Amino acid sequence: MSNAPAFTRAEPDARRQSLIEACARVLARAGAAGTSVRAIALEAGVSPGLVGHYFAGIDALVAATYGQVEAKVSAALDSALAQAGTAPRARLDAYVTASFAPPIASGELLATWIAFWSLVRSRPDIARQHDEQYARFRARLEALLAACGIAPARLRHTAIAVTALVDGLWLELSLSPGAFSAAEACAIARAQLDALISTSRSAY
Amino acid sequence: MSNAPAFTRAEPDARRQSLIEACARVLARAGAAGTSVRAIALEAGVSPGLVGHYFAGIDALVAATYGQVEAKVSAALDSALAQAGTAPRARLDAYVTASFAPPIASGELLATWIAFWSLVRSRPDIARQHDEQYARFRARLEALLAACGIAPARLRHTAIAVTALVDGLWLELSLSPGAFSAAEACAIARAQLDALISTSRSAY
DNA sequence: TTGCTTGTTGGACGATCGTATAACAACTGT
DNA sequence: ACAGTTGTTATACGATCGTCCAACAAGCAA
Repeated sequence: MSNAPAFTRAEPDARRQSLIEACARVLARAGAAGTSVRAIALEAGVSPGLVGHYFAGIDALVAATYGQVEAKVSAALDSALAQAGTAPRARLDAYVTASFAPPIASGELLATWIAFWSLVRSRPDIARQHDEQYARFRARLEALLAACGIAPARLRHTAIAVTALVDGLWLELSLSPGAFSAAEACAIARAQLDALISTSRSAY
Repeated sequence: MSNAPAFTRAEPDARRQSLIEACARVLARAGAAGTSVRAIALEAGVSPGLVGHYFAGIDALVAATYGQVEAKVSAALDSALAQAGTAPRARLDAYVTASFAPPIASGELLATWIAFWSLVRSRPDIARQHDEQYARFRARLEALLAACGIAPARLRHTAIAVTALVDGLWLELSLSPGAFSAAEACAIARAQLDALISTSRSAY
């Protein structure tokens, strides 16, 4: 039997990354209540004390985990947009479709979002992180909508509406998978986009 | 100084209710992480052991608290509908307006929702409670939409869309109060309703 | 009054929490 | 080869967690 290396030194960034991924797995498996320093360290195959060596506390680790989830979601959306070509409406549809497909629509991500949300109201720094990430998402969506001919005066409200719609559908889809399917969510969101775009064109 | 009665016996329903309200206050003040049996008992002015006497555990108490929040929201919506008269579109507007006004749009409710959501994935009984409450909301909305002339074939998808939109706006409004105002959320939702209704009329 | 039921208390119990810390192992530069 | 730096371990500590339980107080029936 080969001796398991009880002590392996990893590159700081890699170790940090592995802790974040372990945190995401524990959150997905045990929920926010079952996510502790010890559980994360066990999942990462690491001593409990090491978590405190890389993160100020469990909250900071959760925030970092959320930040990486957001980065992965952002990358998945960018990839979908890159494959969608240049037609504005096709790009918008690709954005919506990707929002309800893996890896974004994975129910395992829900626990990470919820754990992060539970910190927003009591931690100003985490509230700021949320504001920034929300602003980034909305700015990207505004660009897509502008290309589709949404009037500048309506851009802000339309982007808020579409973001809320997608978030609400994604949340309900994750909480009650039986209520409607991902394909339905996608169709609903596209229908809403149709209505928004045609309204904007006729009104202005 | 009057002596505080160290031992007061309350009617079971009233005591149960006071524990639920104390739970809601603690959730609003300290978040899900700071909500413990002891904190709730202290808030209710009661001994810690009494919580176990009325609820199987902290999860059951959170679920009961969520159930009461949902009942209050439902009552607020019914009240708004009752004041809106009989015009279908006015009733729909009243529904949306009430969704972004106190007591529904109170940021203090967010912690209760999040604490409840964090239990949905791991507790089948709580998942069922969520499914039922979501179905009730959607059924009510379907009735309002049907009165506005939404085609039956589109009723289900439209109700899902409006619910998701309102939920998404409400969530973002609670998490990032600076991103947009309640009045904006209301205007956005109404504009979406306009688009949905006109689309439905023209398409069928 | 007397006895019985039950809401209520207050503390004990073991488990687990986050954090701090001393000892140790691996790498780096000399 | 050797010393210094630092990632890593293992454990200990106090605090807090959820739950349990024997004792007590209040209301009700007889």
